[in-house]
This record gives sequence, C-alpha cells and structure tokens, in this order.
Amino acid sequence: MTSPRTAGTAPRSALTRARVLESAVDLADREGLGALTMRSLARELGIEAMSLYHHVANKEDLLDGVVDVVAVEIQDAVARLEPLADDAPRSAWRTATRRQILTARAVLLRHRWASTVLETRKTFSLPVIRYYDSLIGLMRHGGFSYDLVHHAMHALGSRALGFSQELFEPDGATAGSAGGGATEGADDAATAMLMQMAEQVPHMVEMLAAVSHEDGAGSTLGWCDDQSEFEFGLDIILDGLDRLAEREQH
Amino acid sequence: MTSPRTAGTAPRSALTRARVLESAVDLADREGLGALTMRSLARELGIEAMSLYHHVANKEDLLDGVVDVVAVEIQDAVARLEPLADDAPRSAWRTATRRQILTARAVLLRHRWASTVLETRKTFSLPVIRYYDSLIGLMRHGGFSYDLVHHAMHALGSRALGFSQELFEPDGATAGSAGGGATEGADDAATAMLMQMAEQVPHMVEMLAAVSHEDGAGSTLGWCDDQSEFEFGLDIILDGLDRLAEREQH
DNA sequence: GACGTAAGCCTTACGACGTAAGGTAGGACC
DNA sequence: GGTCCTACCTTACGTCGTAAGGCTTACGTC
Repeated sequence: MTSPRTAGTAPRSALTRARVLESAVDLADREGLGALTMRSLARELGIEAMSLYHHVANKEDLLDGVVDVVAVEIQDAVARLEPLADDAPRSAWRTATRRQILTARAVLLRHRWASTVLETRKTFSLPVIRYYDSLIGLMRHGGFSYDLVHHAMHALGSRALGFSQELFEPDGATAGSAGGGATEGADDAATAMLMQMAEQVPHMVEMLAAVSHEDGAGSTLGWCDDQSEFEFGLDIILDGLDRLAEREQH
Repeated sequence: MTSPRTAGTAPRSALTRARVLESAVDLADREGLGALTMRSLARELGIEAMSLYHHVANKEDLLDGVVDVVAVEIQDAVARLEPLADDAPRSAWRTATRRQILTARAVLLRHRWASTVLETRKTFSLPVIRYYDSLIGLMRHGGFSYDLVHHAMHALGSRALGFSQELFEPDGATAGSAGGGATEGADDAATAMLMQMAEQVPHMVEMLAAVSHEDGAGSTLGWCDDQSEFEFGLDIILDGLDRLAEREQH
C-alpha cells in the first residue's frame, strides 16, 4: 500500500513523511512539546500547515510517527550494545537488562518531551514493541517463565523504557524558553512554603533537612540526582525479579 | 489575602470556588478530561465561561484545585484506616504502607483522569504533600533513615499515589462516550497485528500465547488484571525496601 | 508533442479553545 | 442616597486542528 515511487521518478520536492517527522522531533527538542503545532511545524519546513496533511493523516498520526523516530533511535543505541552471549550465565540477564534500560533512558533524556507523548499513545508502534521484545528475550535468558516475564513488564512499567514519572520533581523545565534558564526562584519558593507548614508535614520537613545536609549541594528541593534515583528504583525491581526467577528454577 | 467574608453577609449566589471545583471533578468523571473546558464547566454551572475567572485564576489554577479535591478525598480515605500503633513491630510499616497506597489507588480508580492531571502539575498541593508525609511517617516507623526514605519515594514514584503508567495497556478508554462501551475490536486488531509480525517480535508473540493460555479469560491483549499487576510491582518494591531497612538496622 | 491524471502544495474558512477588556446590576456600607 | 465592591455577562482576539476545494507541476500514455 505504500506509494509505488519507482526508482527514476523524482518527486517535486524532497519533502517526505520521514523529513516531516525529523523536523517535528527537532522542533520539540528545541522549543518544547507545546511549540509543536501543525502551523509552526509547517513554518519550520517552509510550507503551509495544510500541506502537512499529505504526509501525516492528522496530528495524532504525527505524534505516533514522532514516537517511532525516537523508538528507532533507542533501538539503534541498543543495537550497538554488546549482545548477550548464548552461553552467558543465567545471572547475566540482569546486567544486560540494566544496560539496555539505561541506554534507552539516555536517548529519552535527549528528548525530554518524548515520555509525555509516549504515555498518550493509544496504540503501540512496531519499534517500541521490538524494544520490549528484546527485553523479553533477556529475561528468558534469565530463566523467566513467560508468566513471570509478563508480571515483570507490568512491574517495570515505564521504567522499562527508561523513565519514571516523578511526582516529586519541581523542575519547572517548561517549554518555550530557548535558552536554558535557571529556576532557582521556584525552589526557594517551594522550600519557603514547606517551612511555613512545618507542623502540618513534620516528617517531610525533617527529611528534607536531613537529606539536604548530607549532600554538599544546595539546601533546596532541587538537589535530587535523577539518574542515581532512577537506578536505585530500577535495581530494587531487578533484584526482586531475579530472586523470583531463581525461585522458579527450583 | 482571602476575601474577609464575615459571618452574616450572604453572597449573591452560592457559587464558590469549592463548588466550581466539585463540579469540575464531576464533569471529568462523567465525560472525561477532554470535556473539561472552561466553557463546558460554565454551562454545567449555569453561568458564562468568563464568570469562572472570579473563582479560579485560570485553567491551570482550576486543575490545581481539582487535584486538591481528589487529594483530599484520598486523605479522607486514608484517615479512615486503622492507624499504626506506636508499639507495633518494625515490620508493620510494610502492611500499613501497602494498605495506604492501595487505598489511594482505590480513589484514583474512581477518577481515572486524575493521574494525568497529577502528572502535569508543576507545583505540589498541600493535600498531596500531606499524603506523602504520612507515608514517610510509616517508613520511619519501619526504621528507615531519612536518606532511605528519600530514595524510597523516588523508587515508588507515582506508585506511591496508587498508579503506574502502563505503557502496555491497550485499553482505549477514551473520553467522551458516556456509556461504558466495550472495546473488543481494538484488542482483536492489536492481536492480529502482532500475529502478522510474529517473526519480528518472536518473544512477544510467544509470551502472549503462553500467558493468555493459562488465564481462562480471553485470548486477547486485554487480559491483564491491572489491580494484581499493580500489587505485584508494589510488593517487589516494598520487599526490596524492607530488606534495605533491615540492613540499615545492622 | 498533446492530454488526462494525480500528487504536492496553497487558500479560505469553521468551530473549538483559553482569556483580555470592559460593561452591568445588585447588595453592603456610609 | 450616594458610593463601592463583587458577581456575573458581553464582546472580541489569537490560537489551535482540520474540512473543502483550487491551482500547478510532473508524469504516463498516446
């Protein structure tokens, strides 16, 4: 069903679905997800908004495609990793899985808007499913039953792809500002607010005091090291899964 | 600077911020988050859209308030739980935490749109912080250092509030349809698509075949029991945390 | 070459959305 | 009875996604 663009025929322009999607990714990277509108994307490409509809069915389809682009980028990065040897010990599944997930995460950190889009998709793209498929393969190497693999996927949730929604981060990394501006004001305000209600949330205040003291950095809310927190949570789950897999082996 | 509405003065109408927020929650419950617009909410209340701006600053503020309403509902539900006795054994933290999180989850399941709104808040409401505070309290009972508590919060992520983003679920519970309609067609389509690319994602196809066989229910993608999968993931994390807390005790 | 066809792009327009600006009416207080 | 505040309304603007249809260019076929 793909358009039968035979070898010799040169299209009027070089504008293709692929170029549209790449441009959309660029735009979102630079100016945030909110700036990715049909009109602004068209402006970016030097065409009119309605012309985009020759390459994507509608905006949802555009977002689907954009997810595909990111997923392929993830796949490429994962493919560059050293594959797991067939004769590797059972336990090797864990480090290999960890590495794959952190690799996916590195890509998503380059496209911070992507997780939001990913979450709102209502259908899965092939590249994403392939990513999952390779994860399943690693767990099978680890001796997981398919049943356990299935549970494991649910347990990992979005962590399997390298992100976790942190209800905790007051990062304020809003879209729009091209220059990477600091957001110290927000932190201070949040900290001040917390102090104000110290008796309402005593444990929270104490925790913040205790944790920010150890850490040499600032005494504000923004101290968390996202990467190591992510790995902490990931390791807990991987350890738990490994234990269950071991038990399955009898 | 809240308006100093003294005791005797009767406002022209009974429309208050609280009533606006309640109405917004109702509307979202009934017709989905997409149907919650300033205009439709106003229609619901029998006023004009612009009149809402006397009770909320703008739409973001409305959503902030709506989150508050849900968070208070969670707090109320949690408050009805039997409190953890001071002389309860250390290990009691685990069951108490589990119960609190599942209680929060039950509320969020009544407002399925809420997790989406929660994720997009850029500032924390007091009710949500209080909820977290009580979780911290439970962990402190479990002997957690504040440092471990902090890591634990990150590890739980949104699971602390009772939801996890499942990149996996093809539920298709889109907003708009008032009646709870079935979505079998989507499942079948997804299954068919998977079969079509069996050689591209062999593990995935095998897993689906294996798991759906055991389970008596349908053989489609929609078989997952969200609740038990949530509990599975939660238990893995709680177990891991408990082990770490135990280690901290020397 | 002439010609039909179809793809790629454009123009215009519609109905949503959030909300800025300013108007009006009715109760509270002097 | 004049003044003021507040709840509510009216009108209007700029944004969004996209439906409908027109123009133009490049091709395949004679």
